This record gives sequence, C-alpha cells and structure tokens, in this order.
Amino acid sequence: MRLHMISNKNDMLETQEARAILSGAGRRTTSQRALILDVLSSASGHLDADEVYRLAKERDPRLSLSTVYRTLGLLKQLGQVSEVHLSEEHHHYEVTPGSQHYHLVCMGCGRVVEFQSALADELRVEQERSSGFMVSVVSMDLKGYCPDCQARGLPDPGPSAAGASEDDIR
Amino acid sequence: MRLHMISNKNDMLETQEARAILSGAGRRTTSQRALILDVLSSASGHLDADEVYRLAKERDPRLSLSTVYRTLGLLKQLGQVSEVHLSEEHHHYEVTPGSQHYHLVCMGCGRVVEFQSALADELRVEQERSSGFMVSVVSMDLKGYCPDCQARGLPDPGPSAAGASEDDIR
DNA sequence: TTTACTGCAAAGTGTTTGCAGCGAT
DNA sequence: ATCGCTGCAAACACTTTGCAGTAAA
Repeated sequence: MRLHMISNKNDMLETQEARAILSGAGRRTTSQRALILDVLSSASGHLDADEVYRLAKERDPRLSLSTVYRTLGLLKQLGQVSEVHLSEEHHHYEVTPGSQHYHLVCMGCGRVVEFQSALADELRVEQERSSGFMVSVVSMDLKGYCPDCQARGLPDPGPSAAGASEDDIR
Repeated sequence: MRLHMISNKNDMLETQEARAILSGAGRRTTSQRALILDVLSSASGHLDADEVYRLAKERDPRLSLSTVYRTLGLLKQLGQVSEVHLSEEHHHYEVTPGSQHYHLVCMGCGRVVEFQSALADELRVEQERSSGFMVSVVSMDLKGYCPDCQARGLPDPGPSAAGASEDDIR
C-alpha cells in the first residue's frame, strides 16, 4: 500500500512511528527523520545513503544529503537501522531485522537474498568456545551467482590465468 | 655510511617470487611490486593501503601511494591478495590464503583472529541447495570482545536504551 | 627501442562538519 | 523562547586518474 502522494494520513503514521522511536531517546521528531525512517522501512532491500537520499527527496525536495547521513547515524545509534557491508564500496543500510539474517549476493545481477541458518549459531558458539571471544555480531555474506544468472551463462571464474591483456585495472 | 637504500640478497628473493607471479601474467616485475608483495606477505595480519604504503616506504622512500593502490589492484586481480571487509571504514588486504578462513574481530582492541570451521562449508552447501545459488565466495566476520578486553572490563552492550545524552553522533 | 610502470598533482567518491537560521518542544 | 535540527558549503578521508618521465623487456 505504497502511496503516490506526498500528503497526509500516511505521513501521520510515519510520524507516529518515528515519534515512538525518537522521543523515547530524547530526540526531536522531525519530518525529515520520519520520512527517512519510512523510506528505509518501505524499501525491500538494502539502500545506500544516496539511494535513501534520492527516494526521500522525491517526497521532500528540500531534504539535504547531510541530514540523510546524520539521520542514518542517529538511527544506527538507536539500533533502528544496521549498516550492512555487502561486498565492497560504500555502506548500505537496512532496518534492523528482528532476527539475525545473512546475505546471498549475486555477483551477476547484484540481487541480494537474505537467509537464516541454525548453522550460523552453531558456528558462533563453536568459536566462542574455542577462542574465548564473546561474540555479539555475526555477519556472513555468500557471494556467487543466482539461478537466473547461471542460466543466462556466467563468466567463468578463475582468479589466476586471467586473460588480462591490457591495462584493465582502472 | 650510506645505505638507506634498497639492499641486496633479500630483495633478490622477493624479486624472484614477484617475477613468478607477474611475468606469468605478462606484467613487468618492478622493484615496487616486489616490495609491496613482500610487505604484504611479511605482515602478520591485514593491512590497509596506507599501512602498506608506510611500511613499504620505509624501504623505498620514493614509493608513491598511487603505486600502492595500483599494485594492490593488480595483485587482487591476479588473485594474489584479497580484499577483506572487516568492519567499517576502508579496505584491508591480505595475501590470498591457501585455505578459506574467516575472522574474529575484537571491538575493544581491534585484534583480528582468523579461524576455520567445517560449519562454514556445511552452511555454504546448505544454502546452495536451498537457494539455487552457486556460491564462490564466503565471508564471515564475528565481532565481539576478546578474552583480554573482557577481563579489562567491557562497555556494556545494548543498542536501544543508549545512555546518549548529548550529540554524540559525530 | 618500445611501451608498461611510476611519481606527482589534480580530480573523484563517499562522508563529515561549522555555521546561521528554522522549527519542535 | 529555547536549543536541537536542518541546509548549505566547505572540509575530509580514501581512492583513482592524466601526464610526462623512467625503466623493464
């Protein structure tokens, strides 16, 4: 039930949710924060700061990128969003998931699929035992090719004998 | 009385190793590349570009940071080094390990411990079956506190009720 | 000799920050 | 009426790139 318009009721709702989160922490509930929070929770996947900015700006053209960064930082601090370190590049954000989950990333089309697995917990426990660490955050990313990209013919891997001829390090 | 210069025998060795890697790929074996390769393989852990630069510059003061980046890119392309995405921040590099391994990162002191686990493979297989992905890269980072930092008293976790009073988002 | 590679400086990303005005409380 | 938050522009950290000279092959 995504809305096309900039307007009213829906915004009221966002604002309520935002208020619940922010005022409890002694922070002010601003339209920008409510908007960004809504963009994040409406998004199916993970967004980077610029995507949040562009999506939010469609609804409030006066929004600035610094506010996006500041809000992302605040929400992260409040535990409402999590930074995801997919492959390389810059940061991605997602609303903090209720339960631990991990990512399957397609190197062909960029699709990201989330998954859960009991093995992840086993692994955490195993490592806590053997290392003495107290582990609080587990991140796991499996990278490869999704069924679609496999079907459409994938680039054959092989790190070494790269058929690199020219200066293709750019 | 002189000698802050690039020395001798040891360099010969580095150069041999570097040559084996580079000339096979049709790339030139330069002293800079040999040096950077040596710095990386001598390093116990993971280095970021600037650390590589500083360490290498001690041995060849004329080395430039861009060469470090270019070489890191080349070696990565040749499969000799891997980019590691520890927590946040910038990139880290390590010589590509012979066998898959993962990281335990201490959020207190920054120490990084590598580990391996059969569970990781199980998990990969499990996910390949259920998702249809063909997984080629698995990265796992467990973050927490190492025994030492636990002993020395750790900051109590808890994302929500953060006792944040001022603007500590900086 | 050829031309890939290097150093330098300048340009690019992504992200952060100082400041004055604005708006939530 | 406060003073936390915003927009703007300038500053930053990290990485990439154009160019002319240098050195590996």
